[in-house]
Amino acid sequence: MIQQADTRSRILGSARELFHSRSYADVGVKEICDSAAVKKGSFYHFFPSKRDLALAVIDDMAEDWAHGFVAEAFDLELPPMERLEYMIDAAYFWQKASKSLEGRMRGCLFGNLALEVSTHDDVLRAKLAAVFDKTRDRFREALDEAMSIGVIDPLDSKATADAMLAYLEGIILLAKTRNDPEVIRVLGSAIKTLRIEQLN
Amino acid sequence: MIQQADTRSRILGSARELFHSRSYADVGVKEICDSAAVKKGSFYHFFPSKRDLALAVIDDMAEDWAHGFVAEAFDLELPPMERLEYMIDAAYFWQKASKSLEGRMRGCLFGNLALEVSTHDDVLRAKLAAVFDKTRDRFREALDEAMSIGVIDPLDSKATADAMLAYLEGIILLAKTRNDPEVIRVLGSAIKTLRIEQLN
DNA sequence: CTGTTACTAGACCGACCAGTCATCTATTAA
DNA sequence: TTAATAGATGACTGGTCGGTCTAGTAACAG
Repeated sequence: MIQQADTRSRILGSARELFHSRSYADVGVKEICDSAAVKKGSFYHFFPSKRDLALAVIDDMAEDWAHGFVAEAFDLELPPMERLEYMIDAAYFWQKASKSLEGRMRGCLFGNLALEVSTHDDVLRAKLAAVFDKTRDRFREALDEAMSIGVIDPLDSKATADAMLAYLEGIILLAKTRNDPEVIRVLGSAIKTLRIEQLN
Repeated sequence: MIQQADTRSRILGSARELFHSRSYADVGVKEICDSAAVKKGSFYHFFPSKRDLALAVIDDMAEDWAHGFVAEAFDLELPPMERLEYMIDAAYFWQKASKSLEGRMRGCLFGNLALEVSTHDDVLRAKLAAVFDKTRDRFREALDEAMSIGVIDPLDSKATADAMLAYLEGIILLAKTRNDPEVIRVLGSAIKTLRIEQLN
């Protein structure tokens, strides 16, 4: 029983990879088990259902994401508006990597899942919405800081941060549809031009 | 045999509704047949496979879309920059309608399908990319016209049109994830602030 | 009246789906 | 030494999947 403790994390890792490179509905429990070298019985020992696995995958990925390149991009040492560029660059390089490894852009796991399951699973939807909210808050912090040091004119930082997040997801969607990560690079720079005025 | 001729279009209609309100993988041929009051045998008389149905659904929807509110929004009678607002408004009202009818925002069928199938069906992906390209061209026409009459400063109209399309898809994605059409209304106006400079 | 074509009908197919269960083994605690 | 617990195993279930097939019907052409 050498691997007992990491069986669960192997399942999580395989599921994350498979969900990300295809879709939730298209990947079966059997395939996840095979890929993780785990038997069905063990799978259901750790996860009560496929849906619960999806919830865990989102948590797991959100954790890595928040402490990975989101933390890097929104490093407080960086000038605030440069953090936006860093975020775009990170998305670009990440998608380019998946394209050169697998031949296809996988897009954003959260965005992919959100469009797939939002209409028929409110719990999953809410979890994904929470991930987006957290990311939006990082954008917002950067905008607030940029405003406070006078780098940008006053604007509605919460709404503008939402707009920037939406734009990021949108360019990843378009890039994935064209299977061309360059779309992210070309369109990415315009993220700084987005602005929503403050209501008075 | 009163309905023979419209059997095919009933199948198309049901499939479009079901794919749009859930997802491609989550809706089975059986369910589509039941919803269209058609037997399996008839289904496979008209469509060689579920995938071919999906191709037809995209064509069908793209046709309606292009001649429906996209044509309306990008009416050449309208001042060019107002066409953008019209497009956002149309998206907002449409999503609001689906939310009040079904309780959930369905989002954009093309965006939904694009994220779901792009990694494992290149033909579907290319078809969806073509729909996006056509829509982008309508944005571009508006921008070119706005530039020519001096309403906006010179910019890269093709790239900016891509950016605007991406932004539209992005705000629909975010709104769907929050199941809140108001997101489209609040963020939508910022579409006009997007700009990508011309390369020289 | 006959043959052909277009369409309908629905039983049927093997494969696969998510999920269950009884059984086994290894580890730890008493 | 024993009992309890955590985890591993894989055969199995009922149901659904996309898709096939044969038989039949209606319309029309000759």
